[in-house]
Amino acid sequence: MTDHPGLRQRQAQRTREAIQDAATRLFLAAGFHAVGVDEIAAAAEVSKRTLFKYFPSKEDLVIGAFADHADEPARTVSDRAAGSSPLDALHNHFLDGLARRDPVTGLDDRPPTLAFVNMVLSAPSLQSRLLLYQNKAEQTLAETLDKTCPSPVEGTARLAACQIVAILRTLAEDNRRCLAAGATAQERYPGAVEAAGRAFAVLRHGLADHYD
Amino acid sequence: MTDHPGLRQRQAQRTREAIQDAATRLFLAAGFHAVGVDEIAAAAEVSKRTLFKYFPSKEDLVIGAFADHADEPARTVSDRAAGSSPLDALHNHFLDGLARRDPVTGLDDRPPTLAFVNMVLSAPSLQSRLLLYQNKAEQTLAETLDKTCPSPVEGTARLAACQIVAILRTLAEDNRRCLAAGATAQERYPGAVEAAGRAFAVLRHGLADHYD
DNA sequence: GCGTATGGTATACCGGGTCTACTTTTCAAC
DNA sequence: GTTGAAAAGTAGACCCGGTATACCATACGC
Repeated sequence: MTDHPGLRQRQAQRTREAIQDAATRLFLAAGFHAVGVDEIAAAAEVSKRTLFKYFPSKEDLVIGAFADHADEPARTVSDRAAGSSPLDALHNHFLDGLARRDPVTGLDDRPPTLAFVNMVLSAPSLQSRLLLYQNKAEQTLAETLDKTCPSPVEGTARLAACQIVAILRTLAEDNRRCLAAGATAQERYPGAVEAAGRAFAVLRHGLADHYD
Repeated sequence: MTDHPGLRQRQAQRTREAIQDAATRLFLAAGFHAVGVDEIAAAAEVSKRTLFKYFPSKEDLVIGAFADHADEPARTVSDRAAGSSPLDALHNHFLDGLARRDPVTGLDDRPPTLAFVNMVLSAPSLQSRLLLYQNKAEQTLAETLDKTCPSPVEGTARLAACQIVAILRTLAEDNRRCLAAGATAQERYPGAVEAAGRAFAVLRHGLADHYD
């Protein structure tokens, strides 16, 4: 067995990318709702049937990019440096993301990204699909937490995971809200770092100081 | 002006209920996917158009029951007894729900409820819609928290709300998992109370003891 | 080289959801 | 009362996302 990416699979990958690219381009130009799958298939020069072989639904043409990040929190925990705690690792990873203006932190203000985010927010079917992926992120994180820091009490990892994922999502949402209100990523950056610090402090030490 | 629920609105309400009832009955009998909207409309003796006037999508025929509970956490906080904290109120409300075997706590093991839950879990489109409603619950809770316990720091309420809603959802999921594994509500009840206690303790005092 | 699995096409079809145009009925104002 | 606008409802065509059938072509293992 030589190298495995045979000609066949490379061609398949190319068509997949062609479909994805055509879809993204058309969606950004005219909006999710306004573009039909027939149109996308035609632009990518494939049949509708082929399109659905690669992307099981129209929504997946958009969400695919996000789906790749579904296991990011879990990987962050399992790949953490020896001696650092899961919460440290997640906190640092988020701060890194902010510095890199990673789109998952909500702090990417490049016009294409803003347009993409705007498109997702405009279509409820896309939003709900996105939440489904975050649910998956929660499950993989729970498994990883349970593996690396097993607890005698059943369900501890799930409780932690749902809180962590919810916090990450809310932090990103807050940043996007600021950018949508006209701020630049540059302007928001210090506030975003501070908000992340507060959020992880709450995760560590609880809400008792605020709502008890 | 006498009583204002005029004849017209009462009739509208009746047809709405007729549609809802027919849908629930058919879905439970044959499964969400296997029943078409035409079938439901025929069973309720209305036209398809009328059906969609009351329920914007097929999913809404199922989710409607859940949607009514979307603002329950927010109401629990705003209606709490004087002198009790938001977290106390939410904790007690959840314990009440467990004692009453309220379906939102996941501890209702009556066969119709189990069948209903099973149906939702079997259809991804229903699950994602459900998550969308929990997102709404999060927002209304955040607003209420901000009103009753205003914080000087922007975003505190949203951070708290997302954690609280996530915890409530996870507690209910854990209970449903136990019932699905064959336990009765009776058997699960003590464990459910204990799990809720642990979860609210984590909400109050943080994850530092577990993952830091 | 050759059978086969795989990637692809054309086309018809199903089901959810919308649109148009029309009928009936409540309710309020004159 | 009568009348007229608003609302509830119907029928049927229509659009679009997604699937099933049947078939073609070609890379790949032997």
